[in-house]
Amino acid sequence: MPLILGGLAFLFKHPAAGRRQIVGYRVPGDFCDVHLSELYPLDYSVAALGPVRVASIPVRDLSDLLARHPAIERAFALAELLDLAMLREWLLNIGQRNAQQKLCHFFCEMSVRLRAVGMVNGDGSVELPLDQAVLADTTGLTLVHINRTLQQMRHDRLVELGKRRLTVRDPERLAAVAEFDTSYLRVEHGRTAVA
Amino acid sequence: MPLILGGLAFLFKHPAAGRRQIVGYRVPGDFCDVHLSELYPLDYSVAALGPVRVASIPVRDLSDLLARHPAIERAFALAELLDLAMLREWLLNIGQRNAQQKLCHFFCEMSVRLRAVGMVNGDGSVELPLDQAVLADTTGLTLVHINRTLQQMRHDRLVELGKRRLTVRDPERLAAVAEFDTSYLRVEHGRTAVA
DNA sequence: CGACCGATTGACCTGCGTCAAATATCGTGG
DNA sequence: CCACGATATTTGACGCAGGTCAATCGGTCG
Repeated sequence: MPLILGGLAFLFKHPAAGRRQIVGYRVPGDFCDVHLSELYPLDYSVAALGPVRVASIPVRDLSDLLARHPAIERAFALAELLDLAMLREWLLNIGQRNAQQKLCHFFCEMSVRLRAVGMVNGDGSVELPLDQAVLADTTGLTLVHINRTLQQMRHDRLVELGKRRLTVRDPERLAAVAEFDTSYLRVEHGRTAVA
Repeated sequence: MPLILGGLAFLFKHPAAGRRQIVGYRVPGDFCDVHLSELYPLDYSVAALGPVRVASIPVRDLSDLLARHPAIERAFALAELLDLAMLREWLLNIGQRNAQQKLCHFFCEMSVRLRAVGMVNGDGSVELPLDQAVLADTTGLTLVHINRTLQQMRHDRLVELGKRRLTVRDPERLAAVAEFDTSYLRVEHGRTAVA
């Protein structure tokens, strides 16, 4: 039961061929997988985005830990509900929106989550080290189309995606385009930094 | 905390406009929402597909019930993990596959789930009362395109979608087209009919 | 300098969307 | 039993967002 302390990771699934769908991101303070692997074999894989620091909680200690600390148990339950909420929101995003909106929405979500755990730089940009191929697998779009959409967004002064960082130029408009509503992330409700 | 006893329901979310994304189905034996609404406000809505019978478990009794019956608590945890797994699989489905595959995959999943709870007719068809508009909102496709894809599938002898029932003509080929792998549904693992 | 990896570009194509109208299908009341 | 409105399926013509293929460019590193 790994807990992320620093760095980013993502979860993904393979359909048969060379394709890949990313089904979630993990930021510091998140559990990698909420599974007790005994109960339910993993149906996805995990990969790191750059170096990651992880704390591993032995499963044997876990039930004890949860019993002893109700606050941790509650955090645990919340983490799972949050995961469900994010997946539903993603499904809506992938299913209903166009390329630009998908990217906007993803950037909004990551911006909020990264900000919540303090992965912000002095200039307000946010620590997000991904290449366009990863964005493609996140949104279900093509690398080429991601590239063109990003150019458009850059030109529209919405966001700037640097080598390792994301700079949101116009948060209002970004959220508006994405029809983004933070509430499903529940950042206020003390799920920031379990550590 | 409603538990479905008979009939079908689905969960959905609205992006701003008149669009709608269905984010899950509930069959007999499923909990409608695994939320303790105190902890986490719902971010989706529920609708019934025809008449539904529901048992309502008061939230106050719940923690007691779980504590007293570990088997139920375990079923509960499993239900949540299953929900996560289905959402991930759906995300992959919506993100990576073409219209025909999406439909095939959805039909495969529903066929398995409905069969697991005995909603099968004598002729092997399965109880699935939905119209093409609902299919559209499930897959993120257009009503018109759903119609054309269904015709193709009918012509290819893959499935037949009647007024209230789905008949799978060629299960093998259906699963092959959809790249469907049952395992994420874990039907063997005693999650059939909690009731 | 050469190899490599990621970003970018261009030409072209197609799956799916859009708009709009035509047919079923069905429950209801006359 | 039939007419009628409402709901669902089907059809046709047409357009475009996004996919595909393939080449180029820029930077980085040994």
